[in-house]
Amino acid sequence: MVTIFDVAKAAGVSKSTASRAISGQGYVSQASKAKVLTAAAKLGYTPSILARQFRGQSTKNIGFIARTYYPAVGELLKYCTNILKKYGYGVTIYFTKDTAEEANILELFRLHALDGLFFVANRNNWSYIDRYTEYGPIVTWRRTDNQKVYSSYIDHYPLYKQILDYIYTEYGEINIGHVLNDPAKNNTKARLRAISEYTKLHPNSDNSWIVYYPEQENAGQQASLNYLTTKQTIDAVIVYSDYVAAEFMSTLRVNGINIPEELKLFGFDNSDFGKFMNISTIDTYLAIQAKNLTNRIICTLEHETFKEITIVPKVVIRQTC
Amino acid sequence: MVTIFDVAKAAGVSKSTASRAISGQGYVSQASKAKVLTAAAKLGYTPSILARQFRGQSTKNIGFIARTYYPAVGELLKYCTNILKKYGYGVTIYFTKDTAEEANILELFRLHALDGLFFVANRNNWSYIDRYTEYGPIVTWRRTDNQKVYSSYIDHYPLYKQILDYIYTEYGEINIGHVLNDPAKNNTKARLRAISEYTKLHPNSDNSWIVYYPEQENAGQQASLNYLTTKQTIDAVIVYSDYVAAEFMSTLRVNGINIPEELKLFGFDNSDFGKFMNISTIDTYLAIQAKNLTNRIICTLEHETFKEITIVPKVVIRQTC
DNA sequence: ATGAAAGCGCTAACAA
DNA sequence: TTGTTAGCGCTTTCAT
Repeated sequence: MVTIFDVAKAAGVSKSTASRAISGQGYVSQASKAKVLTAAAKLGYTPSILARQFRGQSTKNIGFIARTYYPAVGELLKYCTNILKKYGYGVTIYFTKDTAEEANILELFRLHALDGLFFVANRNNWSYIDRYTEYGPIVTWRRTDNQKVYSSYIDHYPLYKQILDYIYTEYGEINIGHVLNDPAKNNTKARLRAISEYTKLHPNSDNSWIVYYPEQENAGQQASLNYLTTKQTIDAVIVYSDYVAAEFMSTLRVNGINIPEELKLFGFDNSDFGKFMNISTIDTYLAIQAKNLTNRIICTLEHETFKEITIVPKVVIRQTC
Repeated sequence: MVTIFDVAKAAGVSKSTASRAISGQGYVSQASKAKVLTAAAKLGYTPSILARQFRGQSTKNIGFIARTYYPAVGELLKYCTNILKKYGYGVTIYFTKDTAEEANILELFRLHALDGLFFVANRNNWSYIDRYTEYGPIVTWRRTDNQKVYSSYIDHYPLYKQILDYIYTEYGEINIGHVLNDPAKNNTKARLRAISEYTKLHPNSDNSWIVYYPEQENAGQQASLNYLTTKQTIDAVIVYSDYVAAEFMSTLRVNGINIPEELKLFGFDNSDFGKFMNISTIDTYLAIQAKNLTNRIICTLEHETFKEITIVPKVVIRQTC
């Protein structure tokens, strides 16, 4: 391997002058700089990143942490990666099986193997995670009110109310079923609040069919099986993501349920699944959320001032509702 | 930061003994080992990964390289990451805009910042890329016959013939349109061969509507626009991926085309899009492909013998054809 | 079985 | 403006 010492020798200067010429830090005369640069080019020198990382205690790598893969994770990753690339940061991805695995990643962070952390979803409590903010920026897609961890969250409460009100206006006090994510999540709690408010206002609407599927994989299928076997009469179902809604609808259709004739359906997040399958949904502008989150990391790291883009979600009415 | 020197001091031994005790390399007495380990635990010592990486000239990180994001990329990433995790390897993701960006990643590889390379798709020629195989294993999802780069490829020629024959058996010599990927790709070439063979055998079948969309994003929409404006009569369309087929079908349906009544449709790869939208397709067992590719990397790195799992693709007939 | 010492390649404090 | 030197934390010869 050709080192900076080789370059210095070839250019007839010292290691430090060569270093200064190459990194652009500190004083170097034009003459020396030129000598060093040509020598470097001639020898085909590239700085050892490993040495740089070790020396500088920073890797220019961001950890992207999710619990499992599902399509929205891929979308977030795409946006995040493409923004960070422009600033010379790499993205290392982790799927965490449990709190211990997540703790390992936090240790990597403490040891500077990662310069920032982008949580799609967490496993440990925020109070545990936020201790690590002293090592660099931590952001999360999940809603949290934690002061140290940045969350570009969208309040699901008014959004959910909007869906419910839309259904009421269009169809009256029909029975609405709900497919929700992890009940421990703040977004889920916000939705539950909206549901209970709505039920108070519209006592004739039965909103009691509520099922929870914290993992998106197969959630739609499981929910549909549940739906098909319940004795309750349900006229509409709201699902927490388009992906899950798509699988839900697909399974129901195979079982002969006509949508929207027999059952109205609402998704959430306006992904390709919603688009392609013509599912009514709410666009929460995932790309902008990812941008806010990623910019927050960059601004902290590069000491720039961060300004958040305000997101105004939009109801998208399509064929299913 | 607590270093190995601190541990050594606390344990009353030398740095090297401490290192041996912790890494498990070389001779250490039970007594010393115990002393070191308790000291390490008491001090909350964790080895500096950055120093280890620098010293060992290896990061235990694999580069995962794609051109753009589309759902199958996410799936591959999921499988790849989860396997590598078990062996203690991380995965860093890159989306390459052009050959220069890809070349940068290859440089990272040369400098040992990456221990292996998983190409979903490449930008430079394989003859350029394969020079880097001396730095570690390189595998690719794309079909290549390059000797140095491992490709767990599936021959699309017999698969495509299978689809064409199925259509012929079911519907006779109808006109078939083709939505293909990059014409420069080997998979596309294999498909074109199958098409020309088929046309020779079935001269009444018009197979001349062939369109190419190298990027999956929006490909389905563009193809549908093309389809809607062509003067040719097309009875069936085969699309190179379920994702693109899904968007294609979605757009056509919005424009009042009935599928399968007016148009038969065939996808490829059996993804969730195909499943949820009931599109006939071929299952190429992406998970197993990813497994072969990933295992190949691991086996090279860990000096184990690699055995490939043979994949037998399966036609999946659904609603659209 | 253990310790001393060298060195991976780079950067930065300090001296000149 | 440049060179000297130290040191980041670890592993690994080479002696002992």
